[in-house]
Amino acid sequence: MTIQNFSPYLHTIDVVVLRYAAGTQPGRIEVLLHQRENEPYKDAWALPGLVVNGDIPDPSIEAAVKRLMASSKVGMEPVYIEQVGTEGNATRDPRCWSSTTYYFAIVAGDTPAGERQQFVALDDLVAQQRPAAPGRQANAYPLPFDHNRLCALVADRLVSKSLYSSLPLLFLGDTLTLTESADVTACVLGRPVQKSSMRTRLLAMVEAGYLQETDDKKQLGMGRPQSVIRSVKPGQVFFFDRSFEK
Amino acid sequence: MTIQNFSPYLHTIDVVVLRYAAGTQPGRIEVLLHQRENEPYKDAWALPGLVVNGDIPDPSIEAAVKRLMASSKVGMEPVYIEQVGTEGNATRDPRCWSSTTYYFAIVAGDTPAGERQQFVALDDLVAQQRPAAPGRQANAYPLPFDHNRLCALVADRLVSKSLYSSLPLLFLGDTLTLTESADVTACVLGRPVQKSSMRTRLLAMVEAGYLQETDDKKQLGMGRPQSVIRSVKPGQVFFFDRSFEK
DNA sequence: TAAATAGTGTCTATTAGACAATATGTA
DNA sequence: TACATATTGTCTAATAGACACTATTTA
Repeated sequence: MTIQNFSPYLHTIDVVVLRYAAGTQPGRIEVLLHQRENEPYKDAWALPGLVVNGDIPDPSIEAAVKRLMASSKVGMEPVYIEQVGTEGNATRDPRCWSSTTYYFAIVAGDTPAGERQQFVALDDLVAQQRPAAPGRQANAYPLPFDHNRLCALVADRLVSKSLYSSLPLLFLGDTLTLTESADVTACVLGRPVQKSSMRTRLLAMVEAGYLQETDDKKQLGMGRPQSVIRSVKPGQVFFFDRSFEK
Repeated sequence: MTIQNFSPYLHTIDVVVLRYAAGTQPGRIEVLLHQRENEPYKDAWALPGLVVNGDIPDPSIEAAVKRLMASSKVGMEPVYIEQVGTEGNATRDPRCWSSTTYYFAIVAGDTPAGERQQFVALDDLVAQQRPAAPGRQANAYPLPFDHNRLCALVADRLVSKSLYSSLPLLFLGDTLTLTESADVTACVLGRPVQKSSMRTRLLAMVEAGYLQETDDKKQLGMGRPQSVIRSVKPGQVFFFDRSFEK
């Protein structure tokens, strides 16, 4: 193969930044959208993304991801980030043949949205592609490019990995309680989770040195206060031998 | 964003085609290598790959993958194929900044190698990066680009997915036996697998309509013949609730 | 019949789910 | 004290691992 005839080709990265909104009833998973500043689709709400090694050089894709996370498009420190896949074809970008390598990221707690940013329910973004969580009415929210599809693929990965790992707990940050753990896991999986099942899992994580019980309590309104558990390895995912059932 | 200054950029795909060599003692997983016909690294043994939408136009990445599998570089019909990830940086290809989206594929039975092709033990290709399976002496086999690393990443995916799915059975093709199933799974996982555990899993797959028991027997030398089980959904992967232990 | 290999049955350990029972707060 | 919520305990079901036992073939 001789040196190529380099035809127009864009390689971009896009990131699906997820947070857990505990305040809504019931809680829900939300996605960070950014209002585009340039063409195409200027001023439309879309996933934050950028061109890899385009106008701005990047030593690697991972470096480009860090650049994106540090930019004003995101500007948040994720506790977790993972590459999900790459989609590429001639039609997804009106400019030219393009590929996107897309990631999902988790930010802890009630990280607020900034300038030209908003959080939207994940269920709404995948409404065309997937059924909503039980008890929720999903309102389709169309995005440019194939960004709805990317959200759906990320949602699939999030659910399947949450069946047999501690991934949902990352939404809670450095401290968590049994009730919060069961709630966020149920929210991610879209089905009830027994607190006794959750407790067994948390105990396994304490045993393995991922979590540590504390004497702190968290009191919300009436009732017995929740015992606070501290994460010893923030951002690290623990894998269980067994799945929650489907 | 205005129309880009398109700098030299290659997007390639590479595929790690795996087969199970039952004949060796013990059995082993092997990777298809192709002797390169063009620069860079002309005549070196490497993973089969091609440039996406380069000299030859491709409607999509998936179409490029089909083109690669149909080309003389591979020329085999896989029973399974899955995208694993994308690696990209300025240094992995001597020509220019490049990214590769890499796949793993499974071919059933003793598919033979063709012109400028050979199969090499997966353990040897990941020897630098990962320990060999127990009972095997791995001999490092260096490949150009970052192809050894890609093999290691595929090996990780293969093992982790094989813990809780029927993936290893795909190496066996349309028909299989309990003994073969336990053997190939043990080979993939690099640890013994009880036939009673395997039987429970095969029964679950019969129950779910993935497998069907037959009256055929398979006799090899001495001893009781093996009962032949037929795959009703070839290429489809069944997921179990529990993992094999590590 | 002896040897070799395949397949089955039994016991233990782990863990998810359901749900009852107990503990600890507030009003 | 009444109530709300959190936490713990008990029982069942499913399934992996270990390994003994039975079945079916060849020589």
